[in-house]
Amino acid sequence: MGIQLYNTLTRKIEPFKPLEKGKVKMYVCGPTVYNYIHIGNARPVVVFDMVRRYLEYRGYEVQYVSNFTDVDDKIIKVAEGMGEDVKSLTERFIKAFHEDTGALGVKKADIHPRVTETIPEIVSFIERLVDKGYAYESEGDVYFRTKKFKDYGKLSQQSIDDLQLGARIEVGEKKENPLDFVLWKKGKPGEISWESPWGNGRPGWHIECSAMVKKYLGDTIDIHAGGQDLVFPHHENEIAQSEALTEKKMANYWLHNGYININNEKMSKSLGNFVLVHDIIKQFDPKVVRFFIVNAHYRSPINFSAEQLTSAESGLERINTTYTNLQHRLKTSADLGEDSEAWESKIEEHHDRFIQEMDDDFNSANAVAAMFDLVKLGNLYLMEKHTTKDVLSKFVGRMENMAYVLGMELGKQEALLDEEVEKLIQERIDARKNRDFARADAIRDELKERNIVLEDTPQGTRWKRV
RNA sequence: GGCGGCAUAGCCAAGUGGUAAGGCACGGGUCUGCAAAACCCUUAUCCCCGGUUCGAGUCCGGGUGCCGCCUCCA
Repeated sequence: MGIQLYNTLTRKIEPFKPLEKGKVKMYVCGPTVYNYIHIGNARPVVVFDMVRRYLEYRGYEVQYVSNFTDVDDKIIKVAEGMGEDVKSLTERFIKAFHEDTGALGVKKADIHPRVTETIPEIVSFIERLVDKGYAYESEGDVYFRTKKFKDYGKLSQQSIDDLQLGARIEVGEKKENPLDFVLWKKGKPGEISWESPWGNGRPGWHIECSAMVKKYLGDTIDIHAGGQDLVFPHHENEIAQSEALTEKKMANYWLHNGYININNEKMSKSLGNFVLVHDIIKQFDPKVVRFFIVNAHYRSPINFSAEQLTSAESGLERINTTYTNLQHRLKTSADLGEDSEAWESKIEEHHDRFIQEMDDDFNSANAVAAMFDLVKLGNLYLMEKHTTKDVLSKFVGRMENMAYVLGMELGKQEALLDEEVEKLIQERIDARKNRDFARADAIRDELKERNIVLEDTPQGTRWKRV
């Protein structure tokens, strides 16, 4: 049936049809870099990384662009407070972003454009909007004339009149209309700024994405994604700017992920109830955090708590245990099983279901369920007296496929043990042969203290780190 | 005030109108020298009230509760 996805623009599930066969142009709004990212910021990064991986797994060539906002009010303020210049602050947190998201198994985008490296395109974008009458200069600022853009509100499904009622009017308003938003902001003395036809200043927030999308991906792209809180005003404004200029549809599909909540409230920088990825991965394996995120449907809100992560940790361990057991069996046992075809076709059924679930608006919650079903099947197979290399490899391969799409590496534990530990394990094997269980148990306890857990299987003793 | 979302077992979480996936936790059992892991069994009148239908968690109407956007926010 192919991939179906929920499009915020139409509020419907639609079949995915790329602009160009076999290719996908995708843009994800990235962070403003003045702090470490919190787990709520991490969600879209993880979730759309998964979307990208899945599209690639399904054979699409994906061009994936995600920006860094590396100049804005908050950055300037924070930099000032720290006595650091803007450039060095943003460099620091861009590096931290890559470290944190890398730990979460996120692949880098093909291009990570920055505002400060896109100024000429932004200025010319604004100039052309002014030329077309969609923007006006006012005391050194430039604003977008929302009233002139007839589709304003189409993404957030709001009428321009209702929006106006809700809009707050600031004192000393330089705008023609409260809904107008700033494209270019007049610089204050001493602040970072660039020259422009309207004097020194810097870009407003929304214009950067419009300019970057156009620069790197073109007038119309396939997928534009971000957090739900960006629907209005950010994405609405992007559409206004871009479509006013190009008179073409900016993106065919708009995808928005749900929030991560704490105590049922949105996690956000302004509420101050956030947990930094930087900190949480000191307590939990980053793969656990990834699994936790991927375990829910991307549009559902998820509540964050240590209990939930602990639960995810146990679930992931179940998957890993089966995976390592299958590999252990593959290495240590003979190639003697029967009914290979029957097992292999069952494995394929689970893989098919995985694909079907991911096709259905990236329903990773159900895809994970399919993976757990495969795990169960694997455990049943491991109970067979005789197994074949073919079936075992098939299990391992399919588990790896699924894990790749979800962005989790399986069973990646250091293969090496130091000599002393190796010796102890061997000594215990001998002790058990001699039925010296007291000694065997003592060794097992000792290794446990060193976080190495032993499991005796019919194919021999297996160890793992915990 | 406008727009939108959600309410499913102890916890988390899926669910195309046909009598409720999956995970975690709990209890019982099997296997094991003992464990661990695994396997088997047990655990839900799907917020309330109406309606449509042969049949509704799933559609419609009305409640109740919670949340989000409308201001920087993923």
